[in-house]
Amino acid sequence: MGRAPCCDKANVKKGPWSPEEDAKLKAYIEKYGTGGNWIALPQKIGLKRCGKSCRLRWLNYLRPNIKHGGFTEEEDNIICSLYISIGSRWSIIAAQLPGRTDNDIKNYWNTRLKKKILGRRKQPNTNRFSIPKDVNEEESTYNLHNLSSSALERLQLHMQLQSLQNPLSFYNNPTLWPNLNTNPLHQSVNENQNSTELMNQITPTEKQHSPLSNIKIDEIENCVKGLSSSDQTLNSTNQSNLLGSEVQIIPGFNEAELDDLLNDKSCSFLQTEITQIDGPKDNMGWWCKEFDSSSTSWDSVNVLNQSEEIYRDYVVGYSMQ
DNA sequence: AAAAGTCCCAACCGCCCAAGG
DNA sequence: TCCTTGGGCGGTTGGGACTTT
Repeated sequence: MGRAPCCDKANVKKGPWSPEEDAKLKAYIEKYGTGGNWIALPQKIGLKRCGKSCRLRWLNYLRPNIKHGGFTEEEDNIICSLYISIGSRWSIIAAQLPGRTDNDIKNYWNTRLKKKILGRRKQPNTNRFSIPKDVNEEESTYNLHNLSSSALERLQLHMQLQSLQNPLSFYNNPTLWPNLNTNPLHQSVNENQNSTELMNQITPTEKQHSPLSNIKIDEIENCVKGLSSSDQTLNSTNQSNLLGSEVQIIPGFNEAELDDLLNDKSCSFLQTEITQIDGPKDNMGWWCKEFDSSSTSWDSVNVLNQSEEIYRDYVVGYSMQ
């Protein structure tokens, strides 16, 4: 037996709101407030709507100072930065953009911004996100339902932006790469998108400003696993004897997301930072490996400062085949 | 001109969580 | 401690608007 519905579905109107309904809801809330009970509110007003529907209508459309459309470049940058850091936490992202709703940002990201930044690239055949034509439907469904595309998408986004902002950065400079002879980072950048095409999609402002520099990450640190403050980022970078100073660090990846990446056969190289949870800052290790398709376990990692209680804070480099 | 395809976004669905009894 | 309830959230969908063929 499932959970009881929040309202009588049979006697509730669905679909677009009429101007009359909008006016009723707006007038009531402006006069009396929500009363802390959305479920009871439609009955008080005489609206044949679900309480949740009223809440959504008010929050996303009727409440004062809502902005619709016309996202600025600065807002684009903030959305990108936060998406890279925390993924699809739309309510948190919306909290950083006054007048914007989580629904608006979610729609904007899914329909426009993602395409603008990532472009429309053909996924490689080896990518587990692609489904061969000859596999049966059951397996296709299984694959789709077991994917967490967020982590991969965030890495792709970060790499794309990084290569645009600094052509000499880690991702485009093989001399900065760790000693992995077959690392195909340069190939991945070139294959992913023609650089001229990409540059045409990005405005001059976007070329000048780092997408990671325009947001106070510490304001949302509670939402990001691990610490992402700038001093730790600096420490981490300085301590790397493998990668040099050009490395950009992507915070906030959790175990499951990193495991997803490790198990993704299109991800041929992955490097993460490992820190001891309760240990001092200087007790950090770097983990680096060339992905071997026969190895899908983290057990084979080379941990420089082994610790029983470790977790993986940052992805610092990756490449796609 | 019409059909087909694509884009866009408002709204819904269902899950999770916290509060309170 | 368990159960119920409402609020909040992210994912998904339906359908109108627009574009392409």
